[in-house]
Amino acid sequence: MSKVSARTYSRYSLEAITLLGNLIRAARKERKMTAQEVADRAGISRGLLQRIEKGDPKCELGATIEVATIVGVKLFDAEATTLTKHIRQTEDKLALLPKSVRKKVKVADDDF
Amino acid sequence: MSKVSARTYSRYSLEAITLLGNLIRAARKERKMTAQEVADRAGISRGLLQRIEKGDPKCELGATIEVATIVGVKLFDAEATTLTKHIRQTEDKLALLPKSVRKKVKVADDDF
DNA sequence: ATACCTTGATTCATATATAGATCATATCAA
DNA sequence: TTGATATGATCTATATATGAATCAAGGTAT
Repeated sequence: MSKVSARTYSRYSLEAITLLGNLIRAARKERKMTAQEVADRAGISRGLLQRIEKGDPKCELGATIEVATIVGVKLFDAEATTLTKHIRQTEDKLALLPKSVRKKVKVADDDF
Repeated sequence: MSKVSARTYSRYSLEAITLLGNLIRAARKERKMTAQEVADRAGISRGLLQRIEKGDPKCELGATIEVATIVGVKLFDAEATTLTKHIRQTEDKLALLPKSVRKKVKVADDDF
């Protein structure tokens, strides 16, 4: 009695992750880097790199992004400095939005 | 006696993850969705969503992407169908690349 | 052809992320 | 203001991802 219900992912999510893995593997080979090399640089095991390139959703976000960065695949096509600006912008934007979302109180007839 | 050395991340990676988290939170609020709502839809706990939005690298890649998808933040600005095409393209590209990368055999004088 | 290297796949022990609950604080609607 | 609710933070038990080792198969260079 342990596993109850596995986590599910949308089609888009799975495809996006698969594509990311493929891009990583392609980029690694274009740069003629060994799987072991990249793994070492990223500070992860070769086995984990295999799963990342294979498109396994159950990997650390950080490890995946790190690997992508190492082989030159960027999520956000921007320099680190530009990224910082974007971060500030989104933070400013967040400051303007309401702090907490408030759901409508059910009145009489409801949704659907 | 257990923890030896924590995993490290490049500046770019950390910033990219932070930005992704911010974008997710901003998108969620713009759509006036509760943290609990999004968490339920993604099949994760509210606590995990908090960490994702906070930019914690130690989260499941799948959970993160799923949440991003739900609130409308796309890694790859493309439809699912387009994504499939991209996947095929990268697969074809991979088929052309050498199956395994071969490192130069050390000759006489070496690197550094 | 042959030896070496890279990769893919498995297995197991262990470190660790996650779910769930709880509490405090802040924020919104009335 | 006041009542209700969303959010942030923290803690524990448990499920699970990861590292490491190993084996087999395939690819590459000589």
